Amino acid sequence: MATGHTDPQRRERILAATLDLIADEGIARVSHRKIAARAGVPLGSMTYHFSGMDDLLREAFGRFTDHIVAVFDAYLSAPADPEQARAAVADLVHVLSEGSQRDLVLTQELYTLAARQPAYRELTQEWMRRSRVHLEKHFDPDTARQLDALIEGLTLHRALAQEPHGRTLTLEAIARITATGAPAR
Amino acid sequence: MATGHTDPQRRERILAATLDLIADEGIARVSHRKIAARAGVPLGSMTYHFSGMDDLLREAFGRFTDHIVAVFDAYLSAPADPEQARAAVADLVHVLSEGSQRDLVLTQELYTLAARQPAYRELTQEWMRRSRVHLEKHFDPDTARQLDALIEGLTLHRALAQEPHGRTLTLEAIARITATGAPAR
DNA sequence: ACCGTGAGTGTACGATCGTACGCTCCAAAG
DNA sequence: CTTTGGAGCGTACGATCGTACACTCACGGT
Repeated sequence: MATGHTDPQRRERILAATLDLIADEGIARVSHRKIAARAGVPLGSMTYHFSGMDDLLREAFGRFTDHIVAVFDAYLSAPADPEQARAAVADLVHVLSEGSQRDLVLTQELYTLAARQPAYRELTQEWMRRSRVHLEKHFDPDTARQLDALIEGLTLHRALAQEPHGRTLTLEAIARITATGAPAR
Repeated sequence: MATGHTDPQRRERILAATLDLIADEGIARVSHRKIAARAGVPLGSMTYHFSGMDDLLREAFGRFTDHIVAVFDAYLSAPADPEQARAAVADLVHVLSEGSQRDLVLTQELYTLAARQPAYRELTQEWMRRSRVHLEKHFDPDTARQLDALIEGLTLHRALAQEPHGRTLTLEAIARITATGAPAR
């Protein structure tokens, strides 16, 4: 018994392939077979490692939020004062809205799931909570909340707009929202 | 020939059933058969009225944007001055984020499609354009753009948040974004 | 050297899907 | 009344799907 025979990389490869496939084709077109082909694993591995499609999707989006939260952390933990924080937020908005189509698409797929199923809503709530913690290092809680929503809206509108707005407008919006919100320092 | 035999209500019922089904189960689970059952039409009507699934979805979301743009119009065309406009925007955010789950879910499904396919992006762009036209009646173009993004973010975060923020915070955010943007009056 | 065990796989089954297409049948033309 | 064309429908086909499950086989214990 206990043959050290297992391969933990299999699981990870399957999860990565799942996210890649969703980014390329959308949740509507995912299937165990396509994921297996992409990950280079036999079909039987799907039901062996995951109890079903729902289980697989939940875990895959868990990995995705880990990744996207890490991006937020990377941008929002560095700044040392409110002014640097504003610049970092602007960077974040522009990276998210014009960087890889992958993250943008996956974010929308996640929001769509979250709008309907509480299990996924918890993932987005954790994400929102984490980003607000960072923002509250430089702004009061109410301002942080408003700024968090603004980031969301600016990112989405920039990503979908025919002529995306420039960095100047992003910075102006951030400055306005945070104008009266960082008095204590 | 030219038997006035056609029934235009069939098409509409199919489109309405399509949106209902998407709101209930998500695009991933729609099928011609389920839509037909919901609309009370035979399966054959699906391929008769629409050239395929893609065609059907595109037209259905066209109807949806017509509806949601009408909601925007209803709220944003009434106000007579910037102060009333701010209140109307706050109303809009709260109606969209706590009203029918249906509109929220369909909006997210549409954004997900728009993030990947240009055909759907045109729908969201038209919607964004229309709402900005209304906002520009009371605020300068840059402010209108920022406010439009803020509406998006506030609505989504309020809809997904564990403890949605109150109207006071909504109004404060709107006031901040529009504070310096409505000088001409 | 032999077995037991459990990780990992190949395959097959029943369900469901999108779509094509031949058919019905009503209304207008003659 | 007979003809006829097109609107609309029922059905069947091939593809694809999720999942269950019997199986293989390398390894650790004896």
